[in-house]
Amino acid sequence: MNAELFTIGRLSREAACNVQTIRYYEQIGLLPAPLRSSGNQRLYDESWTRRLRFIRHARDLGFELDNVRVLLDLADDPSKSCEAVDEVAGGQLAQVEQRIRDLQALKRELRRMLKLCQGGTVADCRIIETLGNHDLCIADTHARVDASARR
Amino acid sequence: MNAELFTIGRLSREAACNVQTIRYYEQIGLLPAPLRSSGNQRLYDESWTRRLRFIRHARDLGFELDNVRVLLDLADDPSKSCEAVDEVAGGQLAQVEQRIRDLQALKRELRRMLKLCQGGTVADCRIIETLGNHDLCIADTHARVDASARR
DNA sequence: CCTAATATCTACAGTAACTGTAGGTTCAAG
DNA sequence: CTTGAACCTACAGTTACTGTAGATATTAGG
Repeated sequence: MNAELFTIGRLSREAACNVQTIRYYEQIGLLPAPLRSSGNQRLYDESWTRRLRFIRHARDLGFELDNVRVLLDLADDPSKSCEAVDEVAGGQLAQVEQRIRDLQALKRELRRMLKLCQGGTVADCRIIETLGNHDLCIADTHARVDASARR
Repeated sequence: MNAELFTIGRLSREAACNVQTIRYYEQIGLLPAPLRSSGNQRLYDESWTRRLRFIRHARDLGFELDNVRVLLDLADDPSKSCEAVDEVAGGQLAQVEQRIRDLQALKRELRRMLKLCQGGTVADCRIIETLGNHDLCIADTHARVDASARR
């Protein structure tokens, strides 16, 4: 087995993940601690690149780190049933769909507010007025947006 | 002027904002420091309720605290032009729309991944495979989701 | 061999917008 | 006068990183 070793900078480029994030993942146990050189620098091989790409890709798809952890555990045991993977991914999809719904409600309300604005001064601004009085909103159109969708 | 005073619990109920959040808003200067009772408890009147409701409503619409601050400043000066309000709200709308687009790309990709899964073991799981290899994704369908949309 | 630039190391602080906790007052009711 | 709810301050914790400071390692050029 030809195990070429490289330092963190190259791993960073190859997995498109910045250096401190790699160290952070190691710290929280998402990446195992790698070998160290005589000068104490981390030494990685191909297998780290693969694992880190997996993590980044999952993150890009919106999976939380806890779910990434679950997915990694599953990926590490190929004999396991695929069902659990399906469940995590399905849950993620459901969350994404919910966030989209929430944001669409916000969009509608913001659009409506903006349309009401006729220029002039703040005194007659319907946007400010609407913000000050939720009753002026389309009923319950954005009653409860969960915090994670808000940002 | 009949200024009825009440403590933080009632303000909390009337503006649907929890108590520590109120104290937090005061700390960061979003709410002015109110009167105190002889026993050092915060005393509010109607005007605080209105201001806090305004804040909560804006937050519910996805405005960041910094933008809420801007909106509050504008609301406090009714003689100002409405344009600035429009701009903040318009920016917010644009952000929401971008987030929706990002999330829809994620949704498509997650759906596709889930459809590929045929059951069986992790060894042949296409979800795990796809996560491990971004090239298996629809090209650039979710290349760069900005961090704030990710969660 | 020496030096300068670049890369890496650890440890810790900061981000957004809160939420939770500990340990101590104050207040209203019975 | 006691009990329990509401309130007080101060600080730690949340998520997933990013940024900083100050020290050490490595590499390229002269």
